[in-house]
Amino acid sequence: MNTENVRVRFAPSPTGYLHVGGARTALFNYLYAKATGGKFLLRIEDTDRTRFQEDSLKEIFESLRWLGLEWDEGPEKGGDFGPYIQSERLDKYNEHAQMLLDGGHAYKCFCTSERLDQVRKEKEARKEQHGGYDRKCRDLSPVEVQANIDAGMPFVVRLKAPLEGTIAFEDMVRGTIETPVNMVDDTVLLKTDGFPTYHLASVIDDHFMEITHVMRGDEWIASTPRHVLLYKAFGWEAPVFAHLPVILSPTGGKLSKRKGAASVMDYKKGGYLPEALLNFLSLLGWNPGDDRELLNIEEIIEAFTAKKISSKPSVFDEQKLEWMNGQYMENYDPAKLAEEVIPLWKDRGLTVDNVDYAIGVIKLLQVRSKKVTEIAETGDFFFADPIEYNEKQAAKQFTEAVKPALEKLVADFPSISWNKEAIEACIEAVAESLEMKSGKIKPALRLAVTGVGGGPDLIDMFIQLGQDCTVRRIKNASNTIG
RNA sequence: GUCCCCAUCGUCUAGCCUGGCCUAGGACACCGCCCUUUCGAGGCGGCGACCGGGGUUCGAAUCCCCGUGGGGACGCCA
Repeated sequence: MNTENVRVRFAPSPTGYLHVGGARTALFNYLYAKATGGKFLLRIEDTDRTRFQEDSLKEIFESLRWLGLEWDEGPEKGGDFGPYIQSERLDKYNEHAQMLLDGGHAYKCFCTSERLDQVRKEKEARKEQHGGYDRKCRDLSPVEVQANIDAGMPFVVRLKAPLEGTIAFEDMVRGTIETPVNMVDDTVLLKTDGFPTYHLASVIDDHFMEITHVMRGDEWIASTPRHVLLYKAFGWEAPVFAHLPVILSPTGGKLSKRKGAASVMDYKKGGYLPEALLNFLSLLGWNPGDDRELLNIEEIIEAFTAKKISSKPSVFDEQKLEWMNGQYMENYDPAKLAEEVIPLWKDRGLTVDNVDYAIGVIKLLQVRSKKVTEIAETGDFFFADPIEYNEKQAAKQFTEAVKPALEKLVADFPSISWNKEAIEACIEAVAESLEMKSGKIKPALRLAVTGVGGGPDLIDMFIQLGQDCTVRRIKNASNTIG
């Protein structure tokens, strides 16, 4: 697809969990890197000390790895372009802010946040065109600046944005985007605390980390002109931009915690498989160019091109995810499933001491379960005899007419060999001897063995439960009749 | 409010760039039938969309303009 050395990055800020929107952004970056033979980097944008959350990093790493999105360079991984954590790169930002100052592309601003709030409020009250800084300090004389500094006034460094003209950039998914420059205000680049803002830090890092393509959420479109200005001021070549459409909640608006489970780990807990979530996410705003929907990661990488990325936002359809998960469940490695399911069974108070037996159960249930949690919720009777029977079902199935059949099976089952053909034959023989249809007694057997209505194939369950257990349960059920 | 982005079934989308092959294709969900001892799966079928208005053209879902609707940005947050 691309012969140049593609380098892309996912750059979350450690302010909380990784939500599915972020995961989708990470995924597209990952896919682009893999499809072009490039590198996928992870960079932590922790320049806001007030929003920093200690556990966040761990959660982000865990989420990405669970999905299989391992980074080529980044924290815990290393690489030649580190450090990959912005709080460890402060010198670089300061140095470059100074360069901007020296070159006349930036200036020191001494306005307090109180004054800024005031200005904002006044503008709002006057319903002025748009917000933004009023540029009060833009033209302070060197003498005034020095005086303020000597007076110990804290300052920020602001971008000296041009006053007229337009700024245009090419977006890989949308084409040319042009903005009148009066919409770009004199953004803060360096905060009073000496930390850079996103705008400064990301531009510097993307340059020095030799990022070739910036794929990020489209909430950044409006800020991109600033970034273009910064690249120009530094005399650097800007990377190619690709702004990904947002993911919306089914109720409208941006997907968030308030509107259903939005974190990747919530989906794990909810019983979803990483492969399914990944597949589903890949189809939100992208398609392989044909009718395929079930694609594994290799197939997605193989088919991935930026050209097929859509520019319109999409709604996160949980029902479709569920269906897709069910598709993956069907053929999933039961041993892997067991690792997830056994703890869940234990949580329900079940005794699960035989892994092979548990795997046998999972094989029976996985084809009819949409989520991992569903296996856990519907398999109780494989580990404990039913204590009671579904009332409605019992009234219908446990009749005087079937009692003799159950008794006869209790008598005959112990002596047959325990395989599908023999069991089936035995049931048929009993039915015939009593001049009944086997279709009449099978539902009763199902109820006897499970205590509930649905479930896997009857005989498969018998074999899984074992001869003794099956006979015992039928006998117990038979005793409740009459 | 200003600027930017977006607009095909309820939802994800194909088609749009390079107008005619589109009486608009697929998938989820929903409904019906078949299969089945049950549930699920599966098979078959049904319902269901080009936001509106103008243009351009022999011809527009596809190109242009204007509306309308939705989203985003306007922070010493990212």
